[in-house]
Amino acid sequence: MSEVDLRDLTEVDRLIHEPARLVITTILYTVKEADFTFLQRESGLTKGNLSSHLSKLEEAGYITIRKQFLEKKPQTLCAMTKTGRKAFEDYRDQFNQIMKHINGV
Amino acid sequence: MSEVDLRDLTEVDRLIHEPARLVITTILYTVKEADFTFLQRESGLTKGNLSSHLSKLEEAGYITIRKQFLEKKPQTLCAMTKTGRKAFEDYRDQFNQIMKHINGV
DNA sequence: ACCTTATGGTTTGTATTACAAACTAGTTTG
DNA sequence: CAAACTAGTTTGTAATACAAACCATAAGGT
Repeated sequence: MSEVDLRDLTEVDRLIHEPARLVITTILYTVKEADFTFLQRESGLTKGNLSSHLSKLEEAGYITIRKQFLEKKPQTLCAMTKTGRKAFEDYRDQFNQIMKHINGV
Repeated sequence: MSEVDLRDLTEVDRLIHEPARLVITTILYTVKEADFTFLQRESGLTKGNLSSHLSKLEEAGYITIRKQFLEKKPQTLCAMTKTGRKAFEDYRDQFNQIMKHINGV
């Protein structure tokens, strides 16, 4: 078993595969909730890119975005959904197989 | 050492990161030379996509494309260059680190 | 009071892309 | 000689990833 079919790679979840979002989802997978500025510091992305990547993850149902004011300043809080965690785990598992294949060359 | 900075992920070589090309380069890394139809069978890509991905890899200097006639039929032979092998190895090494990070969550 | 700067973002513009579908060129088969 | 097969390339298009411009509010400086 575990016959890794390289062709499966072309069906990898591109929403997570995209490097910027892989950074974001990896961070969000490990913390219950993270705010925009924290994510920006950790990811190194510009505000604009971070904003649009977060929107895409939200549209896909992978994260939830909650907005509030903290000490008179706007705050955007992001958290992974169950769907998002599952997608991340699937991607991780699939890519582990791929890397096993690649390393086993 | 080996402090994996997740942010480095955003600088990953997208020419190889793209799933279709990761399939192609993984195949080409293991064989000295492969023809178009073999690559198509192995990758599961359509001719059109395979053709354009190969062109991109060639433009990047990652592979060489050689054309000849075999039994009156055109044959396109692809082989990885030294540059391509290096790029593939760099990608592999970098992504192994990333996956270690992701798995170590 | 009013500029300037800082904070925390979103929207817009653009060049690149990845894919499918259409096309090309030559060959074999009926 | 027409239809179908082989081996690809080119074209059209919708989606993308990024940067740059923009917006709103708050806080300081003078």
